[in-house]
Amino acid sequence: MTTGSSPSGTDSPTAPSESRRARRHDATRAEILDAAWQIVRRDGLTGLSLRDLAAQVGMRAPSLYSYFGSKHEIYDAMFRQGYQQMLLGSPELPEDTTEETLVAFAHEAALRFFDFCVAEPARHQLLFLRTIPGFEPSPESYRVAVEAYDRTVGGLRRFPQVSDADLDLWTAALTGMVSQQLANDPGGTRWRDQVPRVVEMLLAETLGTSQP
Amino acid sequence: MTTGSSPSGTDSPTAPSESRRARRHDATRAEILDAAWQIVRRDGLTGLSLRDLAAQVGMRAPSLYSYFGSKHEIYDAMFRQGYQQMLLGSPELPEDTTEETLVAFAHEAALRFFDFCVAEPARHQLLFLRTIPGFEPSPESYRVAVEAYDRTVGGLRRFPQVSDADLDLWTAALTGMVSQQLANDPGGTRWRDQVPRVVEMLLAETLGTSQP
DNA sequence: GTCTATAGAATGATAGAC
DNA sequence: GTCTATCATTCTATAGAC
Repeated sequence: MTTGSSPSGTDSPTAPSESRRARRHDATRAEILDAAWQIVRRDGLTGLSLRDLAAQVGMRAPSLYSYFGSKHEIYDAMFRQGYQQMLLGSPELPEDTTEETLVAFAHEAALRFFDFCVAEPARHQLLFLRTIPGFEPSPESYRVAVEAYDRTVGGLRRFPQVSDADLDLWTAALTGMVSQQLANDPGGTRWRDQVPRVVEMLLAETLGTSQP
Repeated sequence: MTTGSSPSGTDSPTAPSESRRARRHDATRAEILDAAWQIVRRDGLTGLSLRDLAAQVGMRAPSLYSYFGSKHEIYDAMFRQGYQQMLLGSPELPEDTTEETLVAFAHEAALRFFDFCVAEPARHQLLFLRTIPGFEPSPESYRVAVEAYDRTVGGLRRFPQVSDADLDLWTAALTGMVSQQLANDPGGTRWRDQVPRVVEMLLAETLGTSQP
């Protein structure tokens, strides 16, 4: 349900990039990942066990190894999926780069990022806090993470005044707001309400307080 | 070594608030906690096991139950110890509340807090991120946490302009800097170098950009 | 207080039949 | 591909001898 891909009704027989078997395999993989998200949503990120996961999709635990080589591979697929969702949720970069449109974009991107993080605490933990003992994302998954980051801060890069150090300030301030919201007022808006203010503050700081 | 209390050479026989047995008991407790810090420093917060911990102090695991009722009680004692260390590390509140001294205090307090967090990632995880599945601090420990927080932001409360919402901004920005430093440049100073800048930015935001 | 022994329950992962 | 059976660990916690 959550991330299930809706397959098109007809498949093109002239372009079978995947065999029926392979397609079925991928579908089951997707189903397993959806079930995994459900479980971490309920039991927390570290509460995921292969037995529970298999039961959720009507399997026994060893059968999962036909689809993933290890538990960490499942986490890795979730990691990649999470950043792909972040990519989908980020707003389009504006064509014109007037200060006005860029400022509006910054507000939009910041609030969307905030909501994206807060919507799924387990995903936030997986993507941004390194909380699973042995886990490190694979190079492919890391590539997606970098792509999502670049896209999210892409609007700010359009400002010629904004340096890399400035971007560090942006990410720190916004992720800090997210963490406080999740830790100290989960489900509320105590920090979310201040996001526009933070964006204004950061714009003033990184663009210079007044344009000449 | 790390947090070991250095007992005074002579004990006062007229004020035996603790019997020798009780003192020895407390000393062993402290020794266990020191060993626990060593282990989480090396293996991460969740890497702490009672077997390892007991071995570190030359015991077997069940013997620990003479000193702590459960593993969570050990975490709780570490939690309390961590916030006590934070209290000790926070600078003294200035007597006079001129703007100048308060600004200096804000800089001092922010940088000390940052260094305190970054110095021990496992401690940071225990105190600020809720990462251990079932753990919640006891009321007594939580009291220490609140006390440390109040003391850390106490200097800012001296400014009459600073509201509770402003304090939320301060904590979010500073903890965000810490998290980014730990996650993306551990051992470095990429975010630390910008702490003074963040303090200035927050002062300008929460005090008003210019005083009349 | 400390030990041995062990309960009791999880876990991730593998072997091999079907 | 899926299953049963099981390995091999790890863990917290308890019982009871000394």
